Amino acid sequence: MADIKTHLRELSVIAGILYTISEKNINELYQMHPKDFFKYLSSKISNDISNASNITYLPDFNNYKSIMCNGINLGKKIVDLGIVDDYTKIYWLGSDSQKNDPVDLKVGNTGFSLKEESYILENMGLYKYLNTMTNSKFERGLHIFENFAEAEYAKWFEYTWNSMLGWLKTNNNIWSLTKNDKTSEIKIVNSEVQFIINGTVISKLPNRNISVKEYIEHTDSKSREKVFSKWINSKFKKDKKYIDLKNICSQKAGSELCNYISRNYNPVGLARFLQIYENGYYYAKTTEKDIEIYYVPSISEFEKDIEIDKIEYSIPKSQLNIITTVKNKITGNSLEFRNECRFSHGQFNGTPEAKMYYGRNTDLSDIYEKKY
DNA sequence: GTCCGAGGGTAATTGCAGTT
DNA sequence: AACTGCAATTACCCTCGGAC
Repeated sequence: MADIKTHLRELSVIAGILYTISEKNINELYQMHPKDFFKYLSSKISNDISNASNITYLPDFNNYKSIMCNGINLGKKIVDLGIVDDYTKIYWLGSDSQKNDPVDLKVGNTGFSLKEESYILENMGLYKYLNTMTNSKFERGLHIFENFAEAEYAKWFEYTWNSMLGWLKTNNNIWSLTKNDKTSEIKIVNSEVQFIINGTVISKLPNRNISVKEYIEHTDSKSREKVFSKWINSKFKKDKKYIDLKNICSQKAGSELCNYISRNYNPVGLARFLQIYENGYYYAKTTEKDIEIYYVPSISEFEKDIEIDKIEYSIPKSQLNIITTVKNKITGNSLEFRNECRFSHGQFNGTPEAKMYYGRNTDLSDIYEKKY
């Protein structure tokens, strides 16, 4: 992610490695001007890191010391564990978000996937999850609600749309929200609903009950994300019936999805699902509390004593989660993974994703080799 | 604990105008 | 009607953390 904090943490890992192997005083790093820190790392890293240059806009590192500290400590730990055999080439790959593996950092031939507080393992599309578990050939764009709960999705949308029209009628036919100097507005002008960004009408819709299909036709991803979704977020997301209809939609989609999986079950992609790729790499997590480092085996090293126990769906409140339980046949331990089927850029905007997380009680040492 | 939005990068697809 | 080259838009992916 192109967030300053993530950049700083990932670069700090590299700085921690470099300072540890050259036995320099790590405290110097915190005192450096961000521009000098960036310049130093640019000279030591073998590929272009200009995507991380936003850290140079910081006046100093005073408010970011704990982030740097987490990264530096991880770098030091990586050196201390002696898992790297060649420090001459270092690559930062954190900005390359669509490559085929999760490696953010490569030191010599050793890859690292770096994490912070997040429990996310992969941000996958639903098509990828289904192909993994059923050997189907779904393609990008598979929409959990449109494909598995069409009628319920339509009702959820129509209630939301009509509620927005009702809300506007009792609020002088206008809604407006300004954040970071950007203004989103909705106006009703006679028979027209206008979606407006910074004073420009970017979508015009009919002032009547419309289907989700008509809604998509009359809008684009920007007006959906910045206008309608923002209205929902600011005015409507706690509406009980809205949540109920979403829950019903999730129930239907979850049940249909699990039916499909059980009819076509063939978990050809289990290793891939567990983030096991052609080459082994290290999964390294650094937080305020501790450091965790696991070796994730390559596909050829991967032991076949891992099996899928069950696939279920779960809807704690209204969001559909697919729960994949995996069992280690040797230890008898179960691991739980959850794919959150949800919109990522605003409600009713784009294709929902199937973001994959591991459970807080899931011990990764049942699938990976714990190094620290 | 759950929901889900913040933000931003790249790949893939679609749209379109002007040819063949 | 099929093609082509480019522009525009969407889809996907990466990740973290705030609100409740």
